[in-house]
Amino acid sequence: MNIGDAGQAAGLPAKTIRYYEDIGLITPARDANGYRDFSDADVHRLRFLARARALGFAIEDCRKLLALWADTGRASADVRALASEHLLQIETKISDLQQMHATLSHLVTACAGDDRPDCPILQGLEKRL
Amino acid sequence: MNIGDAGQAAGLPAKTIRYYEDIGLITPARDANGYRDFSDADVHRLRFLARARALGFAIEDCRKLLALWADTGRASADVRALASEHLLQIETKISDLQQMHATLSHLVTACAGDDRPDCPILQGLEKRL
DNA sequence: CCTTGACCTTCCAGTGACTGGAGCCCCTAT
DNA sequence: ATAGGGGCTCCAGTCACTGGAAGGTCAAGG
Repeated sequence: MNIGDAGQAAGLPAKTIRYYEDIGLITPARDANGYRDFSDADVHRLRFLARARALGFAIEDCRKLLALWADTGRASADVRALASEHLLQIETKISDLQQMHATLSHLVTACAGDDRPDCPILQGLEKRL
Repeated sequence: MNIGDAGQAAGLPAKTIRYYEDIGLITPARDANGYRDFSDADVHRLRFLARARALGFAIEDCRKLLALWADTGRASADVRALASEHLLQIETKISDLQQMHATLSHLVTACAGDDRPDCPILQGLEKRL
């Protein structure tokens, strides 16, 4: 299977797959003409990667998840630890964004948004928040 | 005022301020010895930048906000448009993260997290979400 | 006067995870 | 024979810093 089809099947652009090969996340076989040849297992691995990335796992975490996935003797605690840590980071990000949102939406609401120059948003940035 | 003190006053590392000068967000005077010399207005500007960045505005948006701030003839509608657009992006990010969080916390809850290899998290990544 | 240490300067390289593009090769269909 | 739609590699750029090297400057203490 060529890279285009593999990408189609996994939901990843070809460029991204080449990048994943570059950094050693996947090592597809090569045809005589130099084209990458993806097996079903390769595509399965790519789909795993696509899903892990979609859940926001960093590439290095994906590498660890792949290793755990391949290790049939793993302890599920190790997987859970990784995922829980990541969950905490997501929570932190969400609450940071919510804080930004609260402050900014407050300012936006206070701003008339007409052709006059008075602007509580600029004032908020100028003074304190 | 030297860069260290200006950074202290604005809540920005010296490295960041040098970077901001590099990209033309600020142009402090120079002492005879080559040291940057920050006026009160410079520090004010840096604080504005620090706050805009803390609200998640991209650097190019900060540049525009600074221009609007300096333009006493601005229309507050222009500021509000920028901020509203940014608010929408924040909302998108929050909801993406919440989606990730929902999926992942579901998987984490389902995972025993012991020394056995069965792991709903890996299964979730392997199959569909 | 000399040294020490904390500052300041510039410039270069690296981060994360791709993405775009140039320049080239290959395969299939007409 | 040619046109198109793949594929290949390699290089550069993104964003907003951040770290580090190599060196200049300044105030205080001995």
